Amino acid sequence: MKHKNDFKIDGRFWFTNNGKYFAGSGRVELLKNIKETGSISKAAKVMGMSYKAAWDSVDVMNKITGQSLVSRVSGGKNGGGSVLTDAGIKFIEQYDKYEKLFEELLLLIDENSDIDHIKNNLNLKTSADNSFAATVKSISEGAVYSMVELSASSFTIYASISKSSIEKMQLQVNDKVEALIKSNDLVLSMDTLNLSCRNKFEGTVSAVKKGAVNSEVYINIEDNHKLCVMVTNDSVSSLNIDYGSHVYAYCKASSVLLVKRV
Amino acid sequence: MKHKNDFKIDGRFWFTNNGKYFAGSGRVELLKNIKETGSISKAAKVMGMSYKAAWDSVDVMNKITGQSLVSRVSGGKNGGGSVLTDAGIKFIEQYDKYEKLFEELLLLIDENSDIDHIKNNLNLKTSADNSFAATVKSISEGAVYSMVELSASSFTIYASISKSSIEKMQLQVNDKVEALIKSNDLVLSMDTLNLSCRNKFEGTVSAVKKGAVNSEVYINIEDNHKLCVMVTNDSVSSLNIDYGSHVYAYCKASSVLLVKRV
DNA sequence: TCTTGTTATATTATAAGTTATAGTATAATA
DNA sequence: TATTATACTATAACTTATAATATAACAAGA
Repeated sequence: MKHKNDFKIDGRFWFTNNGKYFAGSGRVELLKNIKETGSISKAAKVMGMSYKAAWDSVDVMNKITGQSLVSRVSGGKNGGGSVLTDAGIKFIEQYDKYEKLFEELLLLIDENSDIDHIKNNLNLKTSADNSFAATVKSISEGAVYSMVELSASSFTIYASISKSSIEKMQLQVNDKVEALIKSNDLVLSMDTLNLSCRNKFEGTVSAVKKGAVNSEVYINIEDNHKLCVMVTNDSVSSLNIDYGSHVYAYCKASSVLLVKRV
Repeated sequence: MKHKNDFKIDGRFWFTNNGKYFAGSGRVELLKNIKETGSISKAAKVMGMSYKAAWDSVDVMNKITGQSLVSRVSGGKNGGGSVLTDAGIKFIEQYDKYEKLFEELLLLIDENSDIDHIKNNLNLKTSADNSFAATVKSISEGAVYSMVELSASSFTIYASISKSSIEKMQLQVNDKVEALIKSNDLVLSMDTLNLSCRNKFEGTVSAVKKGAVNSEVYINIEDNHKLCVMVTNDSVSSLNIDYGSHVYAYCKASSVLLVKRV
């Protein structure tokens, strides 16, 4: 029996200043707590940190940068206290922004490890279950439709696009595009067939998610790409599709939709 | 004078297996050294690591995954030794790929710190002949597919989207999306029919562009919207489609693709 | 002037983790 | 059967990181 490995990628990030560690998630959390409580000692207690560790962190951050992030007062009304400076508040906001982006990118890596694809999907999400970052290799013009040949890492993908769309997109050779394929526009087969479909993908099944009528079949294809194919449950059983099965996925050129960022 | 802060972003990544730490840069370096030296102890020495730490790492990795990455032999020709299995070699290759990608991502984050700027200047062109700016009105979840009800000016458009796509898009009610429909996913009729298609548009033909086999039929529908439908020339003549004809265009919910800007 | 609660600093104590060391097990080989 | 160089295991010694403790400085307020 094959062992099912549920590998995922995880990561952390932090800011450095002249190569030296400045602040990561822990110190930012501390800063947030100082902002809330108005005191280093209280902030430390809230997050189960020793006072010394907290004080040292604040001191390092204040010293590393010219303008300090935390303004500290000892003695006075309630014995003193600490508040964030404007720079400190700004830093937290900046960190949060970066954190969100970082998490988004980690998710994208898991999904499809292609830097162009990740760039394309950074602030764009589509309902297409499959998408490839691709480059236009050639455009063969027809009367109404044009055949666009795309290169996506090691694959060649064909897209049949109406001429008016090509004009509207101002599509040209070497353009970078995202090729979208809906999961139910793909057809599965266990053998290599002589179909009229222009697009063919080869791979092994990595998962089958069964629904009431249909099943989503996930396929690992070349270059760490995944493919999601929607198949009826009948087909799953009749074709005997299971984890590890070697399969072919076909798709008409007219089912491929292109998106280009200008 | 403003202090010049040379802030940069740095980070690490690693693989987890069922949420538990599996391997990061250190363990991969160890694997590479084992591959080179053919021994755990030599590999540890090369990188200034204690033997126990090295052995423990290897042991954990071997135990976490079913198929071990390192094959160890004690006793024998030269007292024994360790070699990477095929899975181990493959893992290293995979890690290297991800490492390169991760570094690119960190650069991307550094460059794109001003995400809002990019978002606002984002212009998108698609090969879909028809697109509608729409708002999500409701999402009816099914086992595999969900039906998304969209409101585009005075139209209601239905899109059938796989549940996984909805999760990926984090699609929610009131989200602003673009609904794309390819011209050859639309079907024309002169009469109002009882089709299983969820989407129906009504309008008058404003132009017919004839090709060798197919024709593009342009239709003026409500709210100054245009629709482009791809029809065979045979249909054009048999249905007697011409400028001014009053027609209906149908389209399955599963043919509608959604794009969301984040 | 004494109280207060905090910042600030140094010192000590403790815990956690790592390394060094020593020793056992192993199987091919001379 | 002794040799060999490694894998493997256990434990003591050490190092590092963290926590706890003690104590001074501080400035407003009673």
